[in-house]
Amino acid sequence: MKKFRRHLITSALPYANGPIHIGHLAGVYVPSDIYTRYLRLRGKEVIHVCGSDEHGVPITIKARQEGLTPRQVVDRYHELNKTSFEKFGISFDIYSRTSNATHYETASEIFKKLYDKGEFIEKTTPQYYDEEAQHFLADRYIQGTCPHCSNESAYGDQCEKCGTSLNATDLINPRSTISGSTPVMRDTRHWFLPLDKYAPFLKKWIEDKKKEWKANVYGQCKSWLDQGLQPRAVSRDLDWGVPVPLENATGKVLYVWFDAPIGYISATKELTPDWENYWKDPGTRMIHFIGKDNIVFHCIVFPSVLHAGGSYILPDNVPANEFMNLENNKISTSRNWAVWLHEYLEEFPGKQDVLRYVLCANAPETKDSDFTWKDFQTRNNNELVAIYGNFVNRAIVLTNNYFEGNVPERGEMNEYDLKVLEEMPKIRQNLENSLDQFRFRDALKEAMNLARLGNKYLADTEPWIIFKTDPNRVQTILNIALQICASLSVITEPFLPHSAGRLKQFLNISGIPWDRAGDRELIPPRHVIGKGELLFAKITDQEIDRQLNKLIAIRKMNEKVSAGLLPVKKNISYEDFSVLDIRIGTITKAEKVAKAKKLLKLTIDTGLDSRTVVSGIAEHFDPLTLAGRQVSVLVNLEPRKIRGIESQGMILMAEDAEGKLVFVSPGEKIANGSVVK
RNA sequence: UGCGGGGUGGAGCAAUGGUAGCUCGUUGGGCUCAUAACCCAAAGGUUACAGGUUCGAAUCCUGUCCCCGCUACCA
Repeated sequence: MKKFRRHLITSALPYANGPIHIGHLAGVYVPSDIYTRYLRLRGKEVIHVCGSDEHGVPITIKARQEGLTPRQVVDRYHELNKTSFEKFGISFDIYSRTSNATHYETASEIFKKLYDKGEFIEKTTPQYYDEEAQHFLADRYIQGTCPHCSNESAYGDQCEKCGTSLNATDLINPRSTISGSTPVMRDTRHWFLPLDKYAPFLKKWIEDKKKEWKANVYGQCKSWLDQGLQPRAVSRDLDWGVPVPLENATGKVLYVWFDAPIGYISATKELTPDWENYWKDPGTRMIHFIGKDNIVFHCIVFPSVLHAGGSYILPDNVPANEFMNLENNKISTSRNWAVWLHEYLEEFPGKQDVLRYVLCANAPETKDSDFTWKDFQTRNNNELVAIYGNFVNRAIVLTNNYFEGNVPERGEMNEYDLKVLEEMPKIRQNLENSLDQFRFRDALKEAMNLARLGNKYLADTEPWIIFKTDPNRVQTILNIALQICASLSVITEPFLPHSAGRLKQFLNISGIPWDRAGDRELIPPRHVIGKGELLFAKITDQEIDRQLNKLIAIRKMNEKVSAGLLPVKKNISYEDFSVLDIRIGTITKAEKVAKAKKLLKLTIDTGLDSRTVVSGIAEHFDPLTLAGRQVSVLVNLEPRKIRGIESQGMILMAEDAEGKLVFVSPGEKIANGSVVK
């Protein structure tokens, strides 16, 4: 590998509209922190930068919903997240924010530079404008009727009921969520970054990185490049963000994806006057730690900006992780389905390392992983307590019992002693190899292997038996056991910094550099160690049940909220209703539509005729069980072709909060063709 | 549907052409210094499925199924 003079580690800027949860930690901050601490211990010149990402439409929406200003919203989460990271032991060199002056300057400068170089394409396009509020409307600020499912409160970018992504212009009866008025189309001017122009350069660069990068990252990039890149707008009509630094650009700000990664540069600037060395010297190795949702921005878009800027280095690696689920369900900020870091810190005081351990051991490195409280408990009790904590405790207690805490002299060693001592540097090597490839799970396992080695050594040599007959031999054994403890305190530090620190206190040692881990002379004879305490405590079933109950309560609440959320639609007359011709019919045949996950082709005897209806219910019903069922059919719906099959009507279904579907059927058998009214 | 990632003993993962391995759990044994912790041993896998290439396939090729992300469809 190329020799680098210094390292620049970046962690994805968390979006300041919510607290940090275990998914963020497992995917980004735990690995980046382990990696940074590892480099520091190895004596490398390294900085780790992060900060709050504070711009963008979702924050303005959240502010509006809560009756706050965007500034108040981001202040709240910036403080909360900054403090939580600190308490958790994520050792950023700086945790900045994109709403501060340095960032405004940096982002404006970079925009200006690209503008002056003529990199941008300027385009004027029509967009919705709210005349009452005198404001252009981002897609999120427009509500209207979804053209697909008739949901009346679909947003301009997506209908949350049917999941379809939309353009604001697709909505029927659009209205502004700011003033409620009907928006009009008006021309607006924006700047676009011509990604297509950089594609050849990106292709070459990524092919070059192919061997070192993770498969998921390379695959994503390749797929984007193969599909062909489009110019992307770098500005928005909004009053929250970095103003576009040009004449005649009032009311325009930098689009958040352009502005956010520049936050890495601003944070570095704020941290050190030496920032240009970190961003412009090819001797710097830059690593972006991110989640898989961010791959395109860090591997395509931001490198394009840096490349267009001319003098910047590009990331050497982007070890993106997959996602972590919680108890088999997707983590969701809006549904409160998460383990929040600030709550964990309060409910499990002093147990930062336990969470760090579990999140690293089960990190979503190659595929999505699942966090369960049961697994959390098992890993704590059977691995941290039973293997790591227990070994350390055994060595310290034995030394105190037999030698009053004095590190005994090592006498003549037998073959087994030597074998164990030789094993130690190997473990360190394995660990280094794994970390160098961003394989954190393997690296952690390797660290634990050292504790396993220690336990086995004690079990095999049985000092508690030998002491009665051969105390000199016990001196050698405990000396070796203590050397293992000392090495453990070094190699576990990147992963479990709090516990490693305590262990060093117990052993009364400090300042051992990484490269000496595995050394057999870390603790000199006659050195006095402390009494020690337990490094880890067992976690009881009650503590786990408490967390599980909390989640159950949240799930119940979500069900109620989503069930209660659907507002009653506006009143209609009987005439409005009577235009619908709903009849009872019987399904005579049902089959899956080829190549469609959700579609069933149904043949229905409506009493009047036999007709075909295509219905999106394949995931809820086995077609074999449907023949003979009576259902309600809207028979005067305009026929429409779905996947080449003409659908002549619509089956009425009832849907609960979880999306479960059941037929609206007559309570008892009635003739086909009967009218529903 | 398209693109990407993934499918390996009960759970989580490793092994990219050469006897399928690790951690946890399970069962049996040992030990008692240690938080009933630790150590040893055993059981447990036709590597999603079906074909093919090869002396040899978890690994390469073809097809199918399933899971995740983005995407499409969901009257």
